[in-house]
Amino acid sequence: MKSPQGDEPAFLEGGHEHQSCIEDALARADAVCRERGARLTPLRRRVLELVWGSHRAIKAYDLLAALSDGEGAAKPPTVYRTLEFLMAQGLVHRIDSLNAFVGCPQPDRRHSAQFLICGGCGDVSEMNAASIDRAVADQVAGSGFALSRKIIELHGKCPRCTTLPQSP
Amino acid sequence: MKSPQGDEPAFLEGGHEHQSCIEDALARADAVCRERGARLTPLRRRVLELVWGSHRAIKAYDLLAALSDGEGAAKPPTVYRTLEFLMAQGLVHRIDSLNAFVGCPQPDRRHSAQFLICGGCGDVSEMNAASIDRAVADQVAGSGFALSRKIIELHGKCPRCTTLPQSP
DNA sequence: TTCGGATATGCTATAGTGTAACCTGTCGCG
DNA sequence: CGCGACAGGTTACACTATAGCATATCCGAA
Repeated sequence: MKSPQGDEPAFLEGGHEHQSCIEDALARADAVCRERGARLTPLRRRVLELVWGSHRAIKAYDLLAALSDGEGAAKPPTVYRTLEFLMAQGLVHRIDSLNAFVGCPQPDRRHSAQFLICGGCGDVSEMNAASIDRAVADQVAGSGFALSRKIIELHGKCPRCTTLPQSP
Repeated sequence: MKSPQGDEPAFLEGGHEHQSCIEDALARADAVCRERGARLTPLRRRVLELVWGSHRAIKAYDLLAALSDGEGAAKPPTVYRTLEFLMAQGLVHRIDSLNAFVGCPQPDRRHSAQFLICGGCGDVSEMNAASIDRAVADQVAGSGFALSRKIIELHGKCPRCTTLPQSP
């Protein structure tokens, strides 16, 4: 199991064969969309592929630039609309604290995720920790607040970047 | 105790005397800055007052507009620099999912907050739930990730807005 | 098969958010 | 008084996002 699937943070080995992450993600996306009758068009598939180009969160305008290679320049609404679709299908998540987007490793499963964001390498790792969900739900329950969306973004250094410190 | 001080969500009564929230916040800011040798200049004090104008998060450009009443128009860097200072002193927090800023009710105390953001009235309430902190720390600890900043923003409806539903 | 609606993409223009770089003024201290 | 540090002003620009309308494509129903 190479791609992050479990409830654990799932950090990646340094030299993992990333091509298979991309392929797996696209295969899951195909399956999910087929099942739901959603149309994973070539553009949407291409954008998803670009998002999965790394485990870092990618910015909308970087996607825009990547789509505009060669001649025809893509325009912002194209990218934002495509991302909107991908988010609606749970194929990508938005990282609000970065204004950027990251692929979801388990689009088939309902979940509210927590993100570990490394300030060193930029990698974003998705957790689905029931214990955190529970703590939040318990805490909020008493106040009568009706929760609809949980944003949990945890910044720090991943194990690899902690071991290899960069600049003093 | 009118202003939210405890670890509980601390929702506000409908008709609370908000002027005292503002005055209390400014008094706390004075005290905190005096103690630290930080300079709470008239501009900074004014911006903090505007942030505390409501319990909603306020946008940088709304502050800008509020500062520019009359004639002399303030410029973006003025506002952003001032907010930077206020955040460094823990007097305001940034709500990343809103690109907006909210006053901190307890700037004197080290804490990592969780925010309850009501989609109805827009009010933002700060919690400091040790149980959530603990759940996050426990979950992250096992992975070797070194945490530096926790962003927890919980969207939903506050009790008042749940009781009085708006548009169907 | 053809029509018609829904969906997807393209385009222009503009709104909204944030920062770099440089300059001036002010405060407090030696 | 003069210096250094800090606060605030100004211009210009970079980055992020959406409104609103036009065109194209898909797909099911008549």
